[in-house]
Amino acid sequence: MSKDLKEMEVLRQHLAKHQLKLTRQRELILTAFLRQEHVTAEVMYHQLAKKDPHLGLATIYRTLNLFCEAGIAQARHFGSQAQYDNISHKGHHDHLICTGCGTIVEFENCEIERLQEEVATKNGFVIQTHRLELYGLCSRCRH
Amino acid sequence: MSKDLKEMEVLRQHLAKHQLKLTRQRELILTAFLRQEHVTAEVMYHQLAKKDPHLGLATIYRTLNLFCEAGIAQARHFGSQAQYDNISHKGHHDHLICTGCGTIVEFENCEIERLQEEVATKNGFVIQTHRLELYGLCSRCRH
DNA sequence: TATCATCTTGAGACGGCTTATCAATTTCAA
DNA sequence: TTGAAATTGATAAGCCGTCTCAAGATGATA
Repeated sequence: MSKDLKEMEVLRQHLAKHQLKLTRQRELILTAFLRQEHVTAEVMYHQLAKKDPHLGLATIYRTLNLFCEAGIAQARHFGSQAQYDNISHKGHHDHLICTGCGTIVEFENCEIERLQEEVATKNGFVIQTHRLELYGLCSRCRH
Repeated sequence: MSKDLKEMEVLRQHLAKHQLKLTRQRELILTAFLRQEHVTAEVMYHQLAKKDPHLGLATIYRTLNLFCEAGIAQARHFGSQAQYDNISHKGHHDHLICTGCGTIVEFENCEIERLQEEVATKNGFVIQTHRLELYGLCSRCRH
């Protein structure tokens, strides 16, 4: 559980900095969030209904957005619902998305990231974050 | 206007292939669409209201989606509304987006594209399309 | 070029996702 | 422990985009 503590600390500092409070719900949602790669608010809502049947969907949305502001999560729009990705836990990662079955494969590529920096610098930008999604067919869906 | 003819031809072929029809509205929207880098359906709606006050918003959405299917446009979700980018006119391009002022700078980088292919192949994918967005602050917004 | 099956349009209703509202509750600094 | 301030839950509201359907446009065919 030492890994979780790191995120909790990041959250704690963000809350302190903005005069926000650490609540039971926020802890609960963070813990569950860190256990997965990417989730939608609705999925978390159902997952957590077992632990706390009164936890509201609005709270999940609010909290996931809070995580984004704290740099723990990143929102992504694939399909109709927003997906929230864990970016702090295992570092930033990009996605390969199968347009056939919806499978999502994560990857990291330092070389690409380096080139991105290069492009940004050339245009006078300082990158804060990025998003790279490759859409295509996985080997199974091609047959 | 010879440039526009190329897109019109692409559209014409797509329509023929799918037993769809070339309408006044589709021509109007295509012409306007090709004049800009990226637009939202709503923006086009207001732009075109001058030329055709009865053109409906639903038609704009339908037509822009049609362009996506024809390979002329690509939809992107930045903020709450979908942006439609012109990909056929000047080839695929990626985006540098300033989180301060919203400025969007286009770029192309073959080396990055090549590495993307490499990643996809390694994972058994065949890429159909991709999306790369770099978020950060432009030089003006940093001061 | 007249015909007509088929596709498209426009207007508004509808639906899904997300945020806003607000009274009741919880947090936490003093 | 107290109380100002933030948060929550329930639900209403909002927004974006799609669907519906009658009226109109298109284009293959004769």
